[in-house]
Amino acid sequence: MTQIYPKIKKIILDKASIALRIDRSVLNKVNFNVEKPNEEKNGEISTNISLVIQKEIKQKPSEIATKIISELKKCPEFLKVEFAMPGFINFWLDKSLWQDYLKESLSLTELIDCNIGNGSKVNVEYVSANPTGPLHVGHCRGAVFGDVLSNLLEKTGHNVTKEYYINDAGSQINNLANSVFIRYQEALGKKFTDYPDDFYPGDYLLPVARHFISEYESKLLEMNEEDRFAIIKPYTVEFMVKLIKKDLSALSIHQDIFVSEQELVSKGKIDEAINNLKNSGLVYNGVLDPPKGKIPDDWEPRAQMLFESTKYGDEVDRPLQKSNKEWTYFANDIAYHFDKYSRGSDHLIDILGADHGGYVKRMSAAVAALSDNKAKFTAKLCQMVKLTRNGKQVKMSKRSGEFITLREVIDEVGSDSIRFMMLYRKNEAPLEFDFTKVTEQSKDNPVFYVQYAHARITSVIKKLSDNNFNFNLSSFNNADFSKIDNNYEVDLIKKIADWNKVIESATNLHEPHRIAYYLYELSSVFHTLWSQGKIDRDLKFIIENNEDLTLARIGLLTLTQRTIKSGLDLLGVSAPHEMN
RNA sequence: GCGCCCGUAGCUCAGGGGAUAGAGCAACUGCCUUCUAAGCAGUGGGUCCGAGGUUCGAUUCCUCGCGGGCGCGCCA
Repeated sequence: MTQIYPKIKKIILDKASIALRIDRSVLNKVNFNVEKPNEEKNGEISTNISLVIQKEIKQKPSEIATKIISELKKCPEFLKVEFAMPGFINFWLDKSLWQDYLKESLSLTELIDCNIGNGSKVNVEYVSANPTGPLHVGHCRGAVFGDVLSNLLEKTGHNVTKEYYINDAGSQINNLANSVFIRYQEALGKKFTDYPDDFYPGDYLLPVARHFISEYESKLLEMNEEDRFAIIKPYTVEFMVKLIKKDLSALSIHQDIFVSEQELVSKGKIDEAINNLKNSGLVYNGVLDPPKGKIPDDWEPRAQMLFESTKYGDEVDRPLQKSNKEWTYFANDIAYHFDKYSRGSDHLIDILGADHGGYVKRMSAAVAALSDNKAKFTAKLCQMVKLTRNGKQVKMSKRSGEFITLREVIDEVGSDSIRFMMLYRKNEAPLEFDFTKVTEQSKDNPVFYVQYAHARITSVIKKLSDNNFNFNLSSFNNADFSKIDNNYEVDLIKKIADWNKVIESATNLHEPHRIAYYLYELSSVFHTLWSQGKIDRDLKFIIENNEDLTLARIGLLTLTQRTIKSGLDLLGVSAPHEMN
């Protein structure tokens, strides 16, 4: 076992079991901590086991701690074990523990050792923007979040499918086709003084219109609407999906599956899913009450086909059919989620914008009903991105077509910066994205701070040959890590030892931002160590004529760099070898 | 009116029940003849929105307020 914290936890568990004469199952029941305290005076590692277990065994924490401590003092791993009020046990470790950890970690090919998923199948659906235009900047938060969460789950033993749902069946596609037809007519010389309300503005439909001109000349004008749309729709949707995939690709996002809503409809998947609900007796015809406190002007009671989502925790039952007997969007989405479940996923995760928050309970109910409570459903909501430039908000208006495309932002600030910034905030918090900050004052961008740490390490390694050191950096078996003993160096090892704990909590909580913050902190500890070399020459990494010491220090740097790299890989951010 | 999310330093935000609450930016002060100064060290700055409750212990969990964002039957 290379990981420090699990190792210490096991020792505490063993010794407490002996000292208190109780079964380990009792100790396993209480959830005690083994963690690094805030203050040095409280030790390098601390546990609250005696506080947490006091009720269970009905003894005073101080008595419990005293008993455990007397056992722990027999362990060679600890230099010192102390009691602290009201019941903490604080440890000081033998440095060799950290040194051994360094050595063992360097022999690993994979630093992340955290099999939470155990091969379970997880489906992560993200972006799923309507195929009616290019992605705009508002889409990118969910895109990056979903992508990194997927990477993380994959890394922790889940079998992940990254998925995009193409909403190509609703009325917005008719509007899209109609917009293309208007552009097509314009290209043929017709003037429009007024556009319909649901017209999609912007220039991105012009090449689509030109395609139809070159393919059909003016023949589309003579067709009836049905035939015309049958030609326009599929091509336009495909064109838009290609556009979207290209934008995603510029952000290094490549999803495994793109599922077409239209295809689900054509294959009769909607009826299939709804019949499934019907067979469970969860569908009925009824009239919903108006929303309390706010009655729409045109409210009138209507009988509709409803899904009894209240049986699964929703506030009201939800309509499956419109009054004209067409399926609602919700019905289609139920079918889509049923499809995802049928393809074998144990856990469905939807990454949604905060404006879809009202949708979560009903979908959760639907998944529970369709899978007979077998599938887990999680919705992660990303709050809005507030775009600013020089501190002033940049307004977007979809109506006028004045929105900032994702592509524009990528071109201006780069994929690495965007990805890091999108994760440098937890998903439930609104995010302010200031162009000025991430471009002109690039120094203030945390991504550079982390990348700089990575590049600096490469820089040291390059310098080795200037000093006639020729190390084999793929193996540190012969290195003597007892040389790594000053506090700045050991602090760096300790920080690296946190890596798997961070991975674990980020995975369990579905909070990838924890990785970004950790990388920043790790880089900070490294930069501090680096700077010590400027104050004290003996703390530089390369020490002339001292091969053993230099090799050990290069080992520490190598592990640091590998850790940073493994984190940046998860984030989909590049790990450069020099800054420019 | 109801539901979800948020409220922590001047600003932007971390802190999954632990000990004296942190970081970046902004302000001020030092550090490049030395492995990359996109860096480091330091100073100042807080009723963690408020009131109750659970607990040995609450910024964290629960309830109720206050303030802000989002959403609320045939849009997707």
